[in-house]
Amino acid sequence: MPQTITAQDYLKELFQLQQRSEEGVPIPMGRVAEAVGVTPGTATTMVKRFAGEGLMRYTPRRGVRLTAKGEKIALGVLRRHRIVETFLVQHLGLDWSEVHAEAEVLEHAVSEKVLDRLDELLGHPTSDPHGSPIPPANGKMRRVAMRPLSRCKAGQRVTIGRLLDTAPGFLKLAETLGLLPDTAVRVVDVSEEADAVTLQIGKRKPVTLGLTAADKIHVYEG
Amino acid sequence: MPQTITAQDYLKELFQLQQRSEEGVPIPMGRVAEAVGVTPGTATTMVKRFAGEGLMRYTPRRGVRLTAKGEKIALGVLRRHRIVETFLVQHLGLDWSEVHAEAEVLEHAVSEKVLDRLDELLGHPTSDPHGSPIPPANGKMRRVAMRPLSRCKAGQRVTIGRLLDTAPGFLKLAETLGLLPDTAVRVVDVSEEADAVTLQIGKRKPVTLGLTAADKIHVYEG
DNA sequence: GTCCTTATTTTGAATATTCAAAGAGTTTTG
DNA sequence: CAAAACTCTTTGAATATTCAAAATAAGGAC
Repeated sequence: MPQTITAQDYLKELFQLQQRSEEGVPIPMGRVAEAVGVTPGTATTMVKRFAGEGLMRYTPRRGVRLTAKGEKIALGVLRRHRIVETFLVQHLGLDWSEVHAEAEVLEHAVSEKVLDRLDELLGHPTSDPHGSPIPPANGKMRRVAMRPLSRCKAGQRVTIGRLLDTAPGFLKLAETLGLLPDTAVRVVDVSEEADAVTLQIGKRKPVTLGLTAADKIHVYEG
Repeated sequence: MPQTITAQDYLKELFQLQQRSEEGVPIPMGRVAEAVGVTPGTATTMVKRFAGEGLMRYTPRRGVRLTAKGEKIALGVLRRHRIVETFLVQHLGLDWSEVHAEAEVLEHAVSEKVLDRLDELLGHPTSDPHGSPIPPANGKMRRVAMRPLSRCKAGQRVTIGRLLDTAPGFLKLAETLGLLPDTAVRVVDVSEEADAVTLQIGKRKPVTLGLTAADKIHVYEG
C-alpha cells in the first residue's frame, strides 16, 4: 500500500464528488479529472491503477466509486486537511479564504502524531473554518444530507452541491449568478407566498430566485 | 529554477557538511550520498545537474561546494526546518529528540506566509531545540565559533552549544546524561588513548563518552 | 613501478506521474 | 437514423528521481 500523495488526492476529491451525487452512482472520469486537476487521460490511467489496488471500483465509460477501503483513507485525508485549516485560522491567524491552498500541501506532510497534537490543541473541533465537518479519528463521517434551497430557512449558511437541471439556459443563469457547486451561500429569505428565495454569496449583492429554480439547486450544511 | 524538494535536501545537507569541514575544501560525493541517503551514483548524477543550474560547483573526483546562490537557498531551507522543529517542541509538546524527522517533511510543505506566522508566534527564536542557530529571514547566518568536545582540554569549563546528530537514539542518550544545549559542563579528562572524554555537570557524578560521540557535541567557551 | 583497495563515475533500467493527440464510444439533434 | 458534439480511452513520450552493476581513476603497499 504505497500511500502516495497523488493517491490521497484522488481519493479525497472522489470522496467529495460522491458526497454530492446520488448514492451509488459512479462519478464520470471527466469530473474526476477536473477535480484533481489533470487531463482526462491521466485520470483514466490513475483510476485504473487505484482500482487494481482495491481503492476504487471502476466501470469503463461509466465512472468510478470508492470502495470501503478507499473511503476510509479518504476520510483520513479530509480529516488532516480540515484540522490543518482550522489550526491555520485559529492559531496562526491566516484568512479563512486562503487556508485551503496551504492545507492542500500540509495535509500530506503532517504525521499522525502531529495531527493528534493539533487536534488536541484545537479542542477536538468538529468542523473547519468553512463549516465542513471534520471526520473523527477513526470511523465514518456523517453523511451530509442535501436538500433543495427551497427547503432552507432564512439565515442558514449552506454550500451548493448540485444543480438538478441540465438545460443550458438554467446552467448559464446559475453560472452568471455564481451559484456553482462548492459555493457557500447564505439564505437571506425564503417565502412561500412570494414564491422566492433570496441568497447572498460572500459580500455580493443578494440574488433572488423563484422556488421552482431553487428546487433544482441542492445544498448541504457547511 | 524548479525548486524541487530533492534539490532542497541536497542543498541543506551539503551546507551542513560544509559547516563542519575546512573552509573551501570540496565535499566528496560519498559524504554527500550518505548525508542525503542515496547511492553514490545517484549523488553524482544529481550534483552534476545542480552544478549545471548554478547551485553548486563540482569538480570530478574531488567533490562539491555550494555557490553563493546555492548557499542562500540552503539557508532558507535550514530556517524552515529549525523554525518548524522549535514550533513542534514548544507549542505541540513533542519530544525534542524526535522532531527532526517530522520537520524533515514539514519543511517542504510550509509556505513563506505560514513560516512567518510561526516565527512570530515563537517570538523570533535564534536557535532551535538542539541548539542550532536559526538563519534570519534574509541574510547570512552568524558563524558561531564552537568546537567538538573531543577537542577540549581537561579542566576547561564550557557550555554545550549544539548536538550534531539527528538520530533519536543519540539525542535520547544526551538527554539522559543531561547534555542539553545551554548546559555548563566541566571537562574532567580527554584521552586519545582511552578514546574517551569525561565530563561533569554541576556536582553530579561524572559521565564518560567515546570520542565519536564527543565529536558530535559542540561547545563554546563560558 | 605493478598490484590492490577504495572511491567515484557511467550506463542501463525502473518508478510514478503527467500530457498531447489520436482513436473509440455515447449522446444529442435535427 | 445519420451527423455532430461530447466524453472517454489509448498510445507514445517526457519529467524527475532512483538503484544496481560495470567501468574507471587514485592512492598506497610492497
